[in-house]
Amino acid sequence: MKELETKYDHLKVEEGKYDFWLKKRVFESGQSKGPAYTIVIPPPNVTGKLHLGHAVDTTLQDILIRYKKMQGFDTLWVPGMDHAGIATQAKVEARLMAQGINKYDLGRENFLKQSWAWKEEYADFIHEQWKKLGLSLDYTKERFTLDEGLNKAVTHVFVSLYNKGLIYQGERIINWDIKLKTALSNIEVIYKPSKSKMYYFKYAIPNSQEYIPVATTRPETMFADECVVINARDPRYLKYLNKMVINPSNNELVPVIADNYVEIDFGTGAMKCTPAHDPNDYLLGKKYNLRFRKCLNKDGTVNELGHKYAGLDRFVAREEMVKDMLENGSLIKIETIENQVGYSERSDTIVEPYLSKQWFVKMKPLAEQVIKYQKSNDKINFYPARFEKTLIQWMENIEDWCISRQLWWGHQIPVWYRKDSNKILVSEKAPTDIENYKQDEDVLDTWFSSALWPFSTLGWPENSHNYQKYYPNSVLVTAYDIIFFWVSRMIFEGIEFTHQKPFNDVLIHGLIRDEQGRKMTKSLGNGIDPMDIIAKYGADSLRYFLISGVAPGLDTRFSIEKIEASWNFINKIWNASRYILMNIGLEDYQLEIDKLELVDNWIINKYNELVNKVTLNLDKYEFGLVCSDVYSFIYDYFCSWYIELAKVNLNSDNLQIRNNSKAVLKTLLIGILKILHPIMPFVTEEIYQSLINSNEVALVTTNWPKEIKIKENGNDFNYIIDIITSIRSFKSENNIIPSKTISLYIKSENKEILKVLEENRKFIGKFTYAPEIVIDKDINNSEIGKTIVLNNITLFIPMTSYLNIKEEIININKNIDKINFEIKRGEGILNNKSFIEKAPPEKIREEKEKLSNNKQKLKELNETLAILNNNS
RNA sequence: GGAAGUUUAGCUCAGCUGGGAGAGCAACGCCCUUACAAGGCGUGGGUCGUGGGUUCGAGCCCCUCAACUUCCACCA
Repeated sequence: MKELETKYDHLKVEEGKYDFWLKKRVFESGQSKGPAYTIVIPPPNVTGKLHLGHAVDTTLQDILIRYKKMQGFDTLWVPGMDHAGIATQAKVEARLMAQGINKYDLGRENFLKQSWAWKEEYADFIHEQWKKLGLSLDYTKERFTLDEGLNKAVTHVFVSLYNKGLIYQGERIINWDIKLKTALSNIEVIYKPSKSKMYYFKYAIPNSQEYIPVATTRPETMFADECVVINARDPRYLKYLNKMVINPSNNELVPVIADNYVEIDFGTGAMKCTPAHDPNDYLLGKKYNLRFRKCLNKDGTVNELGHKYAGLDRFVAREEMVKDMLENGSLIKIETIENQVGYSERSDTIVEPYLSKQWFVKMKPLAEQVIKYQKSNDKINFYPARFEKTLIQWMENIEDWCISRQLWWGHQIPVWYRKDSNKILVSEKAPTDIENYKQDEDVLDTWFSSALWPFSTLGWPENSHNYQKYYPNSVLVTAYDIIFFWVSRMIFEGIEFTHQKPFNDVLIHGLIRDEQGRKMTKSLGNGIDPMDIIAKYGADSLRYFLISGVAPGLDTRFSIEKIEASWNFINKIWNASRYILMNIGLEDYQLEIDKLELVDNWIINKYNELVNKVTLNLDKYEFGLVCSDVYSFIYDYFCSWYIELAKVNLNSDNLQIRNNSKAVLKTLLIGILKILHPIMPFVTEEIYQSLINSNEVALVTTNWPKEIKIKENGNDFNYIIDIITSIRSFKSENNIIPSKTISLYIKSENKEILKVLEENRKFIGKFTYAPEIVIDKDINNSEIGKTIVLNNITLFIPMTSYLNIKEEIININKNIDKINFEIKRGEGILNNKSFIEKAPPEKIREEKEKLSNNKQKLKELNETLAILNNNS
């Protein structure tokens, strides 16, 4: 027989468990005849290790998968990782740079080899971490966003969208990363509040002292100015309309035009227009047919338009030209302002709005489909529901999606340009006469492939078995910060290409913040490695911590105390199990429903309530509620009460009673282990295997617990608990040590209750240290003692020596006041016609019962008071 | 500028469709009771951000204001 160690040792418990599950192949799909239940993991980037955010996200998914598997579903949890184009390329470049290698010297092919090597390396880290977390992933179905199958899906989608006119190539202002030399989508730009300088320049009227003042934060773009724009209703500048002014940076003459876009009250009321370097100016350029001249190179240096500043970095050039213009008098002033400056998410350099030829997805038609779909009965359900609004708002305000990236690491765009003409070929297959073509060198935005993740991982666009069986996904689990980037894109691609929603539900969770409530970021260095927590407290503690006390969609604050509390809770379960194993061993006891005692029915009833609540709340994704229900059942009812009470029965002379207790303890423990298994898989597995003395059966392959049918609900046992609790309080409050023996008289006017008391006398005696209990004896009126009035029961402890009669009279009077107040309240409510008419009958019945209890209590208290008064 | 969230015990947070406020940690008192002292038993502590409203009844629903947080969009 396998015994449990005296203390919970998470290292020993978790050692080898995952390998056991893998060996048993319990995570592989297709083993159940039940309906499919599918989750695809949000693929982590292969740029680094998993953080606590991944830990919450995957824990939630693992709970769902294990729970559904125990319920008989054919579960599939698809693992995978994201190639994370820009992020990975930036890391690989940096690593090469550290070795003194330039990627251009290396060449595209060799660079990709390096990138794949990087991917393998980081995939190993991530696999190791998934293992430590205990995730029930089906590795036979693992995918990568850059694998061959996904490439097929990606090219298929690109070509289809192109043929439908939803992908186009265009020259537009995009966010340009001068360091990585690639376009970025809007969401790859991080805006940070900064102190910037606002420069005011004179755009002079030729042969005059007059000028139009114009402000800019980016003077280096002035070399490409095409005009000055004013508002036609602005009296200050109207006289200059259609005249020419001198651009002070290069002395070019530019026209003054008018457009309502310019606000009279803002700034100087006049703005310079640089169509190739600013998105709003670009629109004006289109509107007025301006030239789109660029004055910056792709690396952020000034080009030949900058004349003497050509070749200087944009910011160096800025300093220089400002200095020069200060000297020649065209600089009016410099103000320091607070504004938002866009930085590249990956290279952390200031993003340059830049005119460039890129590929775009036309978003309007796709977004409208999503909005329409969410108005249908078949809509995707968001948990919590409010996040649907975030999606819809994003869809309503969406702009075209720039999908081309000037990178090597990614899906190369399936477009071929004919060398001898300007014809292009957009095709899933390379042209046969490839020597006459050159493929577009750019790759697609990473999100272009991750947007297909829910179905591409299942074999789409082939109509494969997996796709048929496991699509759509049951639920998508992710944090709220990724709804825009990812969730919305999966939805419109899913609807467009699979003609159905990609997942039935979307479960949104919050972020893990540090102990001070700050976001965990690299720059703050306040990140916590989940692996460190697992080493110290175990994966089970971490997992329990991550979901307990958390409301859906809200952030969690990291707390080492709470992780310790989680560990303590597991230790409690461990010890309870150890006790049960010690007393029952491996003997098999059948639960004989007909022969159970009240106490057994009482705990089974509580257990049944637990099973029902937990099942309901898991289906509602209310993991926080699951934790609190499980915790209070195990801690309060099962450990503090039932196990302690069972100690009496386990020592009983009566074989039946002993067997009842053993059977209930063992049955409920197994039930508890099953309920807890999805949350804390390792320790429950360990205890379960000890309990059945076999390491052959994995707990996750057993059935989810159901209610145990019992003959009565055992609620009358609450009288016993009330009595014990009140005696304990009495002793504690009166500085009587708990083990001090007392005499105890109990009376009640209810015959049924008296019967219950009689039958459970052994428990009362043991826990109140009352060797002799007198039930329903007329209490001698002259006797002095402590009277405790409970619902339907009055306790009396004859204890002259311990009792200060005067104080006791004061106490009882206080009590009487309280009860009178309660009676008044109850009568008030019950005399309220509206209440009687409108309140649910259940509530009315409750209030009536309370009132009659209170009246009875008052009567008892008054009698007690009379006796004390007679003796004082 | 637009949107969302948060405000409950000393701290960190639960509180599901409105029916007399809960947990963990901390504090205090007692207890080495043979599963557990990383424990047990017990106690104290909240006018649920403000001001109104709806209702027989509001922490929960509606409105006002305040503070904090986040997201989106940003004007030269």
